[in-house]
Amino acid sequence: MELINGDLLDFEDFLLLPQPETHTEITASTTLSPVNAGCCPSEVPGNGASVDYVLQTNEGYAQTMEGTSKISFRTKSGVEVMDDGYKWRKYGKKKIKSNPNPRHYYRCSSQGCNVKKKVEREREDVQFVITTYEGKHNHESPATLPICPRH
DNA sequence: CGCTTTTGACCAGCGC
DNA sequence: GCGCTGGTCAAAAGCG
Repeated sequence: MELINGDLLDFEDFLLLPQPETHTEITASTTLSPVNAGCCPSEVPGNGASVDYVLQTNEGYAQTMEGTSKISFRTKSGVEVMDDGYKWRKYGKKKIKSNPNPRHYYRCSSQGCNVKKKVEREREDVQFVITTYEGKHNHESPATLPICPRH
């Protein structure tokens, strides 16, 4: 479990927006207003929010299905796994065809919480990491006080 | 001692 | 129906 300090991350233009259509492409040029955006990723996904949100760093897309929420975003980061306030347990690793880099599968370790997360590095630009959250947490974040090194 | 990580095997869905 | 690909399982090892 690696903690991330702000120096390793380069989050640019964190944006949150209401869940759009079933599958909507979002480009970096899209004009969006930050909604409830936290200073660090620990304040973003899940957290028992009743509304689906999309987190965007540089580029990303949102995908929703009936009853589930799915957010995907790309982050410029030196490490794959960012500390978002929840405890994640890795349960799988897979080399996928579309990407030379392996994809990692995580599940929320809290009992009864079946939120999943997939992490993979970008194909060419290794400094970018694509994270996909799936589902909603049915509990509070274990880190009630998310420590953000920047403040 | 309990929890997490690792890793290959197994399974299911989809396209041809 | 078969093969490919992605997703999950589970046993063993590692770590605090």
